[in-house]
Amino acid sequence: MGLTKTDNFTTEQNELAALAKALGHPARVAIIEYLSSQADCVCGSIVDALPLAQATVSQHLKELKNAGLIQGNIEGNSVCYCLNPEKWKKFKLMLEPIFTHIEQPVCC
Amino acid sequence: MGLTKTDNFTTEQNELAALAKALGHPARVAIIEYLSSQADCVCGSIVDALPLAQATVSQHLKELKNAGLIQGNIEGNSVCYCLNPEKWKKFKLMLEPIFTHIEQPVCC
DNA sequence: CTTCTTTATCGTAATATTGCAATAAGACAA
DNA sequence: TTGTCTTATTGCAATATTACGATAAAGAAG
Repeated sequence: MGLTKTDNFTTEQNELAALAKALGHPARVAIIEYLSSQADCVCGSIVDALPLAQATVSQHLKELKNAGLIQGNIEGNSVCYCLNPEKWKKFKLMLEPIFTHIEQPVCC
Repeated sequence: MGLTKTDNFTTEQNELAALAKALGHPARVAIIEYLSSQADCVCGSIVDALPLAQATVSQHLKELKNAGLIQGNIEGNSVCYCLNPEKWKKFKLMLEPIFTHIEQPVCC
């Protein structure tokens, strides 16, 4: 089918999945790492830093923005993208229980 | 195209993306949370706990296993799935720099 | 105004993912 | 052996994703 049965899962599960999915592409990981390095936040710089066409990068930026992981601020002619701390904190918070559980011995 | 240009990104970026992608579906989040709750690790229990057909759950389990996030141990007639601590630690380690950066003020 | 620069969107093609019924494969019991 | 239980795989249809060229939209510069 190709259609995820979103309704059958909790809002939290869908939210965590959406955040993970947004990060689930090397180009988007590269964008996040670039923004995290705080070298520059102008869209054009991101395009130059990635081995993809401008249209493709724009599409990936849109997905990251839709997931809430980044936000874009229009600066005159260009757009400044940066990480959205609130969303990332939420992401971290949702992963925390799993990371914590890992420290304990597993069943098999 | 639909074909990710894996070659143009670093191994680390591809690895992080692969782990995130594996978690990028509510059913797989539900599986991980179920295993994390340590209620039971038998495949059949996971199938019963999810609102999906057995074949579909088996497919999701396969993806999680391929990503290395879980491992399956055959227990006689059934299979016991559990989290793979090493992979989860690696996942956490790769996300750490981003989470840390979030604590600092952003550029815009 | 016109032109340039920058970013977003559209259209399209190729590939990937999701979901399930049906079936296969394996272990166990009798 | 046969039958049952459990999990994996196959085959298919529907939808989603990835990528890029072309083009649109909007502000800056002249």
